[in-house]
Amino acid sequence: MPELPEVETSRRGIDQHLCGNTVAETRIRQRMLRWPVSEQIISGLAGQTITHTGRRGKYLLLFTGLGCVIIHLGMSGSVRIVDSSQPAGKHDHADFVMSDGAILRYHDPRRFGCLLWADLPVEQHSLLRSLGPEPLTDDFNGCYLFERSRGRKVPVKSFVMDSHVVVGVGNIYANEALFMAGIRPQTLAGKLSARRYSLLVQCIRQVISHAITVGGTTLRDFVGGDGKPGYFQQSLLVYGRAGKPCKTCANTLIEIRQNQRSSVYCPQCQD
DNA sequence: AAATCTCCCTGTAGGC
DNA sequence: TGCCTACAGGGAGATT
Repeated sequence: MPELPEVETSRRGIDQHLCGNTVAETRIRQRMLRWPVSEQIISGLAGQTITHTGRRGKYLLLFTGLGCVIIHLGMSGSVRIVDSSQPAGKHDHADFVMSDGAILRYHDPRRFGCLLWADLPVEQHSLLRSLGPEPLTDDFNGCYLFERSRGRKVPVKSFVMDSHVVVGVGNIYANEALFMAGIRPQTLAGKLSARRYSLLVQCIRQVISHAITVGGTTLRDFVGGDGKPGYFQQSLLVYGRAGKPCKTCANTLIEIRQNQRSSVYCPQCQD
């Protein structure tokens, strides 16, 4: 599934094909995604030139002089550059046909993603306005996370997965980072010390940085055509390993559910 | 304000 | 083999 590293790698992969290029036509085959595809994308994008691309959290951004296309990949979405010889398949919901013939193709089986138009500045769009810091920038640090957590009674896992606190930490990363930091996912956010938040921030940065490195590799295969598997899975320490031995202490990993989401942890290594 | 719940959707895995 | 059900998950929006 597209995590922040894959969104960033997608952006880098499509950027050179789009920048300075003009949209000739949009073809929307399925307009019911998470929200209906914006009318401005369906009928008002042709003729506009894409000046640059960007990313905020897991939102991919395509800028023109008049506004910005906001793309979210949900959990099954992808974008790739194709040419007109490649026929649209099932779940290829949208094509952005560029004036040089390149096509940005949006694919999303589960339709949890979106294609929206926003006025500038896009940071003021309701979807982006209240997002927390990027996990790899300096404003995401131990002090920040500690301060934000004071008085919070949610489990720390829910806390770090809240995009208003920090963006890009999905279920997989949250599980992995908490294991690396030796913190149980159900520990209340408000109860953890500044020291432990400092360690947690380091672990979140590390797991996401690593996934970016590996995610890039995945994406190259992905964009290249055959889609699959993703080397990041090979690095998983706890996620998807419930019932298996902890790689540190060999104790059996336990699975619990927190707000309809699975958490896996080691009762020996995490407290 | 903060916490909790619901829902959007389809491919896949597991049970029979 | 094939059918059926449960489940996975990002995250906004509604509800408590």
